[in-house]
Amino acid sequence: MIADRPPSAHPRERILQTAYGLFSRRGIRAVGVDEVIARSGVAKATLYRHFPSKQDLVLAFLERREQTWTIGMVEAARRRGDTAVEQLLAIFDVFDDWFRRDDFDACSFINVLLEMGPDDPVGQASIRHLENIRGIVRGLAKEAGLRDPDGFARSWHILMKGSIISATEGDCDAARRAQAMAKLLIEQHR
Amino acid sequence: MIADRPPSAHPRERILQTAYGLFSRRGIRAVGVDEVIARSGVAKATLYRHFPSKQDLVLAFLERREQTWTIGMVEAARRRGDTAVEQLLAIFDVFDDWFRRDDFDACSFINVLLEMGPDDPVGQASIRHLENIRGIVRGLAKEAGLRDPDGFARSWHILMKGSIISATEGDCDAARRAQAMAKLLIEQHR
DNA sequence: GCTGCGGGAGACAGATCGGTCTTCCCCCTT
DNA sequence: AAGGGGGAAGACCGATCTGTCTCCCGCAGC
Repeated sequence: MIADRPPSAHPRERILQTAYGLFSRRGIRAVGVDEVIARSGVAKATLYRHFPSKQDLVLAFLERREQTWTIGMVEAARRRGDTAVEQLLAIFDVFDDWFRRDDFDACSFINVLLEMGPDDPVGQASIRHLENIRGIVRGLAKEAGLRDPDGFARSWHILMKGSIISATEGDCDAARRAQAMAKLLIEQHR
Repeated sequence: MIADRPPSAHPRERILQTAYGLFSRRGIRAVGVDEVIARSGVAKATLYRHFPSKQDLVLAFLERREQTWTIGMVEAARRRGDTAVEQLLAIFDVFDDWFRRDDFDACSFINVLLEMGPDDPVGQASIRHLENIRGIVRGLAKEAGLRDPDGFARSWHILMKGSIISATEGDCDAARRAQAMAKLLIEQHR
């Protein structure tokens, strides 16, 4: 209620922002509910009023991650290219900047999927969020008139995910390597 | 001691085999020391005599994973190809079989790295084990006379890791997609 | 002014965590 | 036969986990 209050004043929003920072950097199991409570300055009962269980909080975190990280990345790539092909390749330019940031925190969807497993409800949600990313790539592939847009998107996604893991290992040039292979893949699908 | 006793009779070996099965399937944090003890039929003091801390047990698990999984995969690939290029491409044939197994358990080095983070001692050990895999690829690239073997191995590794994540998501054809891109990469490095 | 409710603070519960310690027993060596 | 060490069983410790509960305050609507 009352839209003139800054969103961060709402306890639910403070909780979600705190959880975002903690979960995206340290994972799910390594962050306890108590820490989220302490750092968001909220009562425990308040957190459990808005999120009935930690799992619900994690699902809300993944939703927000899609709203900010996924959408943000795609919009940044769209701004950097005029054609669909340029926009596709610009994804790895965005990745290149991202991999060099000191607060690089990898891909939460991959992290959560591997941490919780594909059978866990949270892992299944991560799979859906990864599918959404692939859907965006597929849309750009169609826009570019490439053949087999679904297969193209799946191969493209392999490059995205592999480069993220390599960046986590410390290879800051992973985005450029992936982009070079991405160009070959585009040629193959023309 | 006494080499005529089956290795599984040794408590240390039983612990390590049990830990291997649990850690590789469910990760590190999700598996407690108590469960390793219960399923290996060993006393708690015995585990802590052989492995001073859980971290030491995890490091031993990663070592064994390299001895069995990494070496096993490379040897299987070597058997499937006559030339170095064929052996490189055969890696993804081995992956293809692996991705279709019902007990597919992804790559423990990636899992542990993402779960514990690159700063954790266990995460750093995972990075070293991943470097060893890349070293093997680099060796085959040199044997094949490809240019820039190190850059080739890093790009190749992106395909390997990306396809493993895709397989975890459920894409059983990830290995074939990666292999198709791998062929393009080889052409680029001839 | 009164009431109701959202929220803050924190005690509490029950389970589990990694890790230590004691007790007993069995088997090997001398 | 005596001794010693490794191993099994499990109590125990302090910390931490998710989740529930109580108590109190401050504010908004009637």
